[in-house]
Amino acid sequence: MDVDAIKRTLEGSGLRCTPQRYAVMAFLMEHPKHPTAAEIFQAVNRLDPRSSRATIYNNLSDLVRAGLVREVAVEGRAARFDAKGMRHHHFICDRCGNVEDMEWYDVPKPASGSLGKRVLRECELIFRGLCTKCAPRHASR
Amino acid sequence: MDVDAIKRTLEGSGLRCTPQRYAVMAFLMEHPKHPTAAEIFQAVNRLDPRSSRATIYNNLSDLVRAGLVREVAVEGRAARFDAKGMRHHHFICDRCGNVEDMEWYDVPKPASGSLGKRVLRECELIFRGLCTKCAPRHASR
DNA sequence: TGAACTAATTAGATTATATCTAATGTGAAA
DNA sequence: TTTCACATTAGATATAATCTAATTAGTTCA
Repeated sequence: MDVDAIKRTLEGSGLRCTPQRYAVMAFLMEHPKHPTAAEIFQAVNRLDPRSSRATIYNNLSDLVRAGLVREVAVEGRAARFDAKGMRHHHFICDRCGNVEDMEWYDVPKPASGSLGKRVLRECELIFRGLCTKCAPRHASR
Repeated sequence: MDVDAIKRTLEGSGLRCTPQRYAVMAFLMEHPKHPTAAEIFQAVNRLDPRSSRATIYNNLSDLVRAGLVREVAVEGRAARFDAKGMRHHHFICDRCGNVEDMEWYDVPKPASGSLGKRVLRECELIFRGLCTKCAPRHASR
């Protein structure tokens, strides 16, 4: 993924391509491992320019609002972030909280009767269990 | 739901029926509105006996561990709790964060090939959008 | 160009949420 | 009873995220 492509992606969503915002977006695209805000903060600050914590959070929320990034809430843990590429679902590990991508399935839509006056934006499928690292240790919990 | 039924439910899961634990479980069963820990804390303390914050969290995590209660993480907000009754999915409001129940649909299971060594425990479907209260105000955001 | 405006960034304070600690209380079983 | 594991407590602490007020950078357009 080259610099201009990221720049165009940001600007296509009405976001200025600042060095800090670029760094956040590029990191998310290059590391599809669903990092936390703290991990992104550390990672982008290993390079220049330095970003403050507030900037990381500001930019993440701009990117989420623009629909370029997804925020994944995990019970009892910091939120994870995920550049939206191909459609996919998530697997969340009960033990370590890590989030992994799962292939996409079409999801059953609720009957419009059961939606009432609600406005549906999206459906998301979450698989839960033990990830590859944690499964072998299952017994030792 | 009478006292003995809750008592039996707790003890059937290996949990002592203490007044505080009973109060948390009874509140969740009587108020299927997915309250936060803070809301549960306030509500059960309107009655006797008083519970400390730590007790609320301890009991919630005992109940979750026992499989009697579900914790629902919501991005940017406090977790919600939900006594597991009939199987159902959730609708989470983008605007106010409230969680509502949706009817149950069978969910597509991943092919075992795509699971690898992961151990699947459950699949959960989350619908997102605007709830009945927030939908009319959509434009005014 | 450069004045004026708007968006973005910053360090650090603050808030919100949840967990931990160490002391105390409680109930069941021997 | 005595004992022991479980449960509860107040308050301290930890963690995650947001806010504040000042500053900097980028854009617009006269």
